[in-house]
Amino acid sequence: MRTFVAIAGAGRFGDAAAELSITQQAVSKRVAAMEKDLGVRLFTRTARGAELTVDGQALLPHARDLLRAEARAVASVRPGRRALRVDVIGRRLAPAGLLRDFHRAHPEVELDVVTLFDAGAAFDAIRSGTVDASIRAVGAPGGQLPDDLAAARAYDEPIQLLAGPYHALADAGAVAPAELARHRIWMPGIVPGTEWAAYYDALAAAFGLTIEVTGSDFGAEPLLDTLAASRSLATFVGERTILSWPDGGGLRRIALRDPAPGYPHSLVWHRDNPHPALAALRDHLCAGRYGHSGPGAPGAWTPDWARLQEPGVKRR
Amino acid sequence: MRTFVAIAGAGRFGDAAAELSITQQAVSKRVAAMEKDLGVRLFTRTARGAELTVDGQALLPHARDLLRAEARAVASVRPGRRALRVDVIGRRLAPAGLLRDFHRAHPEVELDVVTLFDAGAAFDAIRSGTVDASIRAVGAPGGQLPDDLAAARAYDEPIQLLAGPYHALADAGAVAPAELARHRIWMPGIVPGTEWAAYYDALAAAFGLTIEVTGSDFGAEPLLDTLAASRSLATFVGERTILSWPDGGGLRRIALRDPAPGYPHSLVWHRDNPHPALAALRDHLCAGRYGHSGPGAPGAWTPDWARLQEPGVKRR
DNA sequence: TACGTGCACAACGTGAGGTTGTGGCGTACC
DNA sequence: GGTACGCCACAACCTCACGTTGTGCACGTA
Repeated sequence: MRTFVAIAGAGRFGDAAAELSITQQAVSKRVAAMEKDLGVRLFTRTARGAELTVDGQALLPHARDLLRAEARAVASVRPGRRALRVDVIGRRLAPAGLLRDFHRAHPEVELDVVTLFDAGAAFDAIRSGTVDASIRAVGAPGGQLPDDLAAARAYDEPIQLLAGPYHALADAGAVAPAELARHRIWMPGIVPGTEWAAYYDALAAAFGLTIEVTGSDFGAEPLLDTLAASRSLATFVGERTILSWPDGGGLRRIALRDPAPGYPHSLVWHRDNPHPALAALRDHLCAGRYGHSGPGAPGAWTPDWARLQEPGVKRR
Repeated sequence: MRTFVAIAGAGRFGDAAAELSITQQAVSKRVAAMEKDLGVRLFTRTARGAELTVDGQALLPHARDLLRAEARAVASVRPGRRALRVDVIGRRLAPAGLLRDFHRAHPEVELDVVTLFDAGAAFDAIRSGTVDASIRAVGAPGGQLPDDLAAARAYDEPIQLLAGPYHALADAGAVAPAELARHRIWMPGIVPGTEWAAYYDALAAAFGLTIEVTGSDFGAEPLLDTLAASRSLATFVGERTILSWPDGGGLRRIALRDPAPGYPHSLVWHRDNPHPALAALRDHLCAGRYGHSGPGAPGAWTPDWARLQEPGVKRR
C-alpha cells in the first residue's frame, strides 16, 4: 500500500522506487503482485509514467486511510509523545462514559482507554508513566494514594437499585437507603480489598444494610438473569452503567433518595506528567460539569474517606 | 496485526495459531518480532495463556481499525458488491460538493469518488460497470448520451464572475450576462470538444460574449494570481467551486442576473445497474433538493441542449 | 531512424518467516 | 510436595517471497 501511494504521488514507478529506497524493478513487482492479488489493474502504463486507473483512484483514499491507521497504531505504543492513555475500571461503567464525553468535546485529542486490574496496578502504571491517568474512587482504607500522584473528584455517580419486575420495590419511584435494610442486596463478584468493596462496606455500615457477596462472579448476564426472575434479590448499579441486557428484560432502575448515595469517581494523575492533553482532560472532568456534592451536602452521601479529593480540600 | 488481534481475542497463542492456520511457534515468532519492532511488550505470558499489557490494550483498537481499513481498501476494488463509485469532473467543483452532501446525509453508504478524463471515458466506464454514475453536463453536441445510459438533472449551478479588486465590475453587486460583451472573459485550459467548451460556447453565443481560451493551463493558482492583479480580466466560476486561494486575495465573486446562467449538472447512470446505493444517490440528487429551473424559467438560462435531462422531459 | 525514457521479464541470492522438535516454567491436582 | 499438564520460547532447518542486477520492449521525440 505504501508503494501504491508513493507511485500515485510520484506518477512514475522509478521516482517512487527512489522515494522508497528500492529499485524500479522491485516497485514493478510489488505492483504486479498487488494487481494480481486484487484482481484489477491499478495503473495504466504510459510512455511518460504510470497513471491511476479507475480502480486505482477508488483505492487511493482507502490506501491513505490504511497508512494513517498504521501510523496511529504505531504511535499508540511509542514511548514519548504518545496519545493520552487513561485507565478506567470497566468499559461499560461511568468512567468510560466520561471519556466518551471528553472525546466528543475534544475530538482532536488522541485518546487510548485501558483497563487495569486494580488500584495498585493503576497507581504503579501512572507512576511509571505507562498510563497518564486513571478514573476511580480513591482514598479507601488500604488503597492510599502515593504522594507523587494527585487526584481530583470528577463525578459522584448516583447509585441506583436494580430489581426485576416481581421485586417488592419494583414499582417504587424511589427508595431510601435505610429502607433497604429489610431487603436482600446481592452483589456477587465484588473482590475484597478493592475500592468497590470499600465503598459498599461503607454504604452498608452507614445505613445498616447487609450486602451478600457470596457466589462466584459468572459475569453480568447470569446476574441480570437471576435478578429478572427473583422476588427478593436486588443489586446496586451506577446511574451511567451500561447493562448488557438485550431488551431490558423487565429490569428496572430505582433511584435512591434521602440521602442519595454517590460513587466518588476521581481523576488520578502524576503531578509531574507534562502531557498537554492531560490538562484538557482535567479541565473537562473536574470543572463541575458532572455534579459532586460531597458527604456534607444535603440529600447526598459519599463515604468519609472520599472527601479528600473534593474541590477546595487540600491534602496534608 | 491480524495475529495480534487474534491472540487478544483468543487469549492463547495456540488458539490464535489454529484460527490463523499456522503453528503456535509461528505466532510466538510474530509476536516477538512485533514487540521488537515496536519496542514494547504486548502480552504478559501466564501459565493459562497470554494477557494484554497496557501497551497491548492501547494498541488493540488501533489494530482493529487497521484491519477494518484494510478490508475497506480491498472491498473498494472488489468486482461485485463494491462501494458506489461515482465520477466527478473535478474534486473542487460542484459535483464533488454534491457527493459530500450525499455522504453527510447517508453516512452508511460506502462511496468512492473518481475523476475520469472526459465524457466519453465516463460513458464507457459506466457502460462497462467500472463506475456506477457520473455527474456532468450531458446533451452537448458531439457528446450524446448512449441509449443504455440514463440521465437526470441534478443541479443547475449558478455561474458567477470572478474578478480581482481592481476590475471595473469589482464592486458590482450583480451583472447581466449581456453586459459582459464589453469585458474580457478569460478561461485558459478549456479543452475544445468537452462539455465545458460546449457550455461556454453556448453562453457566449447567447449573450454575444467573447471568451478568450488562449494560453496554456498552468493550473488554478497562476490564473487566480493573474486575475487578482488585473484591471480588465475576469473569469467564470461555479457558485460551489472551491478556489484554492489562501486568503481570497481580494478576489470577489459577482453574481449574474437577468438571466442567471446555470451550469447543468446531471447524474448519469446505467439503466441496468442494480446497485442499491445508486437509487439513494439518485433520490438525493434529483429530488429537487438542488434547484434547477430550466431554460424557459424566468430569470434563469441554460443551453438548449441541456433540456433533455430535466424532470418531465422524456427522451425520444 | 536513432535515441531517451520508463516499465516488464529473467536469473539469481538472501533472509524473513514458516515448520518440527524440545525445553522451561507456572499452575493444578492428587 | 511430587507430578502431570498446558502453554510459550528457543533452536535447527527449510523454502519461497522479495529484493537485486541485467536486459528487453514499447512508446514518444528529436
